[in-house]
Amino acid sequence: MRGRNQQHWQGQFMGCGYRMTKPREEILGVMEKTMDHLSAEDIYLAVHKFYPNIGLTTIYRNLELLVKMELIVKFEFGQGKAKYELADQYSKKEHHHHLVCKKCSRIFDYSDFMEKEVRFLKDTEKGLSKKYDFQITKHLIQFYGYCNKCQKK
Amino acid sequence: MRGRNQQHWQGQFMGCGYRMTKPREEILGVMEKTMDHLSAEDIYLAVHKFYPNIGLTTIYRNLELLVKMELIVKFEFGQGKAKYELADQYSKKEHHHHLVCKKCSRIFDYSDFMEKEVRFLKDTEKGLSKKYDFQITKHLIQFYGYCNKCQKK
DNA sequence: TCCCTTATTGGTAATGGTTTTCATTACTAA
DNA sequence: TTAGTAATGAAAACCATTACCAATAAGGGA
Ligand SMILES: [Mn+2]
Ligand SMILES: [Mn+2]
Ligand SMILES: [Zn+2]
Ligand SMILES: [Zn+2]
Repeated sequence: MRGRNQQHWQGQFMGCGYRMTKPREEILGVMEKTMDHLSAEDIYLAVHKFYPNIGLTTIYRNLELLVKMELIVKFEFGQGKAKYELADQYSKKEHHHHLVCKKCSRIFDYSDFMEKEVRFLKDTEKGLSKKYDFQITKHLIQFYGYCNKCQKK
Repeated sequence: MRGRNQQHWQGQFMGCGYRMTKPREEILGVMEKTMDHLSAEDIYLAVHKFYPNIGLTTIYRNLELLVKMELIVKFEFGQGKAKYELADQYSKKEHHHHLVCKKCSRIFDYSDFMEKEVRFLKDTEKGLSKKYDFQITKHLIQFYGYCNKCQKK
């Protein structure tokens, strides 16, 4: 998958009646190159460097579209602005959850314990959707606290 | 605990060098009487009914304080506005997690599977804090999807 | 290749939840 | 009382996100 994404994106867009545009290409380019969790503004600034005409509105609009197409994922970490990263299947990272530092606001990915977490989540989701007749589409697990650098030891 | 909270709140405030004021009393009063997850504005409107001079600013300021004092808990459900509920130990509800309907935005509490979840969380937290040297203070588990009324069957 | 249709863009203004500012009021301890 | 400080409320500021709208450009057909 890696490296052949350009054509893949193209196909995804066309297949849904959308067009492959420069802004979209650049946004996905930025997201492919980073390991970080980027805000709309982060992405705007990064794209702006080699495509100075980009508008912030366009960033927001396309992030929304990309989320809908499930090419990227949106996260709210309670920091006032949303952050985005490439969906698991297009990312260098594996499926993971997050640690959030309440002091420096950094986000840490972890993939450990995933087998266990996934099993646990499956079970819980099954139990819940049955008992509450609730059709679950997504789960959210985050741990908040203080990172290595920010804790008073 | 139930019913004797008024004095308890008083004690909490005094003990921290704060004062027990009418707005604080009313805010806690509203939160004690509901089973819902209230936004700042919800609380403002409720308090406003029998204390019309209350200012929205005062609501926000006190919610922040109450969160710091751990009398209430703040949640972000990705709905643009924060919601609050009484902390477990002061609430009629037991420790619980949330189901969030993406259509009607309602929040559902569930306490089932808690023993299992709590055990799972303890384990995970222990593993994570060791491996990442991350001091965990709080976890967040939410399931998103469509409630009974909102799913297309 | 050139057109035509319409998806897409970018600038600007608006929105809406939350925070700041500041002058006024209410407690509390001496 | 009085001084010192906590707390309040109104209004303005903040700031991420959205709505609006005229201008542009992608891509299918001729
Ligand atoms: Mn991540
Ligand atoms: Mn709840
Ligand atoms: Zn940190
Ligand atoms: Zn619903």
